[in-house]
Amino acid sequence: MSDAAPRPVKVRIAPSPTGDPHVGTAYIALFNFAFAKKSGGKFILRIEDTDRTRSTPESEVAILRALHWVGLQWDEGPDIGGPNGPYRQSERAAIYREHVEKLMAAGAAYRCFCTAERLEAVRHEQRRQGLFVGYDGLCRGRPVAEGETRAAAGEPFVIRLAMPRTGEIIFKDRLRGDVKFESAQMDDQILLKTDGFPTYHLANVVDDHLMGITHVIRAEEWLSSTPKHVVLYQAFGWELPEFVHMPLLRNADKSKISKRKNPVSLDYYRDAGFLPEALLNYLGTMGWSIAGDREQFTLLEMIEAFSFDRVSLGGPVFDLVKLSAMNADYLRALDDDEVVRRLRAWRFSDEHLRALIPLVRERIQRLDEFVPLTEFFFSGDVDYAPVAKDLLPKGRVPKEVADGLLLFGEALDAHRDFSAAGLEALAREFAEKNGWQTKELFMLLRLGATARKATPPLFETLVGLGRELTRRRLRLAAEFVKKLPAPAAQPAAPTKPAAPPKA
RNA sequence: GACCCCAUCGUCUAGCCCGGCCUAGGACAAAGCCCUUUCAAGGCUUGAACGCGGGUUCGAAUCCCGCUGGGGUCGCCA
Repeated sequence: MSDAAPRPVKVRIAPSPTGDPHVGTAYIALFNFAFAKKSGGKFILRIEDTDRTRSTPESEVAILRALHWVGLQWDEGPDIGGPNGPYRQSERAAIYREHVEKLMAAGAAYRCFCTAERLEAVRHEQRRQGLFVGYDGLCRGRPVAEGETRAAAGEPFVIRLAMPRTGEIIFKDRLRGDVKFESAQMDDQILLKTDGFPTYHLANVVDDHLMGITHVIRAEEWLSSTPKHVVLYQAFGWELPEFVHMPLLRNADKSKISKRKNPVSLDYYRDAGFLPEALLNYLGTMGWSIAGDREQFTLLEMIEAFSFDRVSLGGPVFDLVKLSAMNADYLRALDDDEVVRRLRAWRFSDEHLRALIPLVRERIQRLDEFVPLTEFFFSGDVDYAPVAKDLLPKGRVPKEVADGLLLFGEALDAHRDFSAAGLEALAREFAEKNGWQTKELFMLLRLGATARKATPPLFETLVGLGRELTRRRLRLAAEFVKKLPAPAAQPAAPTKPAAPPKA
């Protein structure tokens, strides 16, 4: 690697279209982008949709839209093409199969016929004994011919990577130096699934090589599977890229950022009125600094100053409060006309207003009633204090209401059909399953989502709010309810002086 | 549990690589004061950190080791 002419820098962001566009994706994209631009290289977008059961075209669209919104434009990608396409892994199946053939021919991979049940049992036993947990290698010893016969007979199988059984695998991480793993501690990773699609490990390595990726800049959660990737590169005889594992964004409790504890969808940030340049700046301060006493900088400034030497490895806690403060600074710096433009783009577009009209047209007598009737469509978080009493239906204690709100939020998240009819069906089913009167639950949802007792029809309202805002508000409402005093079980004893619970 | 990574104010971080300039700097948050018809904004002030123990050294936040703590991974998900 010392004398070869350095390859032109090329990096990628490789999201999986299995859900909402994630802040973590924007975070990693930002560092890839900054590094690429700083180095005069290319930044590409590749869609990793090899999970056929969870990938959706809608999610892919949402990810592209969100990445456009934050303003990180890629040089090659599924929508704009490029010299190394296709940029969607589902369209590259033949490439992966061909590469797996090579590995098999070289004895670097083998067929495995083990059932999910057996694997489960093996893992269970290994865990019980406190051993290293991974494939026990049963099929690795089978003669190749046997595998061929069984495969030909139609028996389902996967293909696994034959990891070296002794020695250690050492690779260099740009931020950590040498990282060392015992080969014996590494699993024989599945490369090709029963359905013929590759797993991340195979597809990712093959594509990174074929697409000329020079630096793999990704989240730290990948660090422990990197040795498998290294073995793959070596098995193919390919030059290793440089690995850069960025620290993980964290919840307040330091765990990996998650949607149960934080708004995690980029759509939330857009809908809640964050400016993309502020978000980017904030993400740029997560594990990176431009200088000792400076934290406000534009994308261009970040690119100019960019270096991995300025990355700090402690996992940064993602703090909405600080993001908001930074957003405020950006907002104040805009001139009036620009603020108007931002507002238009945000919620005051014809399109958005138009969507609200059917909800209010029968309910307003004069134009001036539009704003009071729809105000909660134009705010991010809402204040529950005025409806505190109503949030605790008769006979309910704070905990069950909070849990109900939270649980419904999760059900909402798992629910694909975000239409009024779909949501109503979901809510009715939820009420039945969880011991709520529909009437009672519907009011709770209304209050949680809007902090109002009277609104346009509930489910149309939720649709208008969108999944992210709805979820966020239900969670906020749950937190609010949790802090409410429990109602006295019995009518208060007459001796008890009236305690004024002033907040 | 096994393996890997990490460790400066509550939070984001500067300083650490190349030990002395650090009685550890900035920002968010908090508290107080000022300004002010209100609310913001703004100004000023305060409290707040080198996890612990051993080394190395004249000298350690900075280098080394151990401990502790936190995190990640251990899926036919990525």
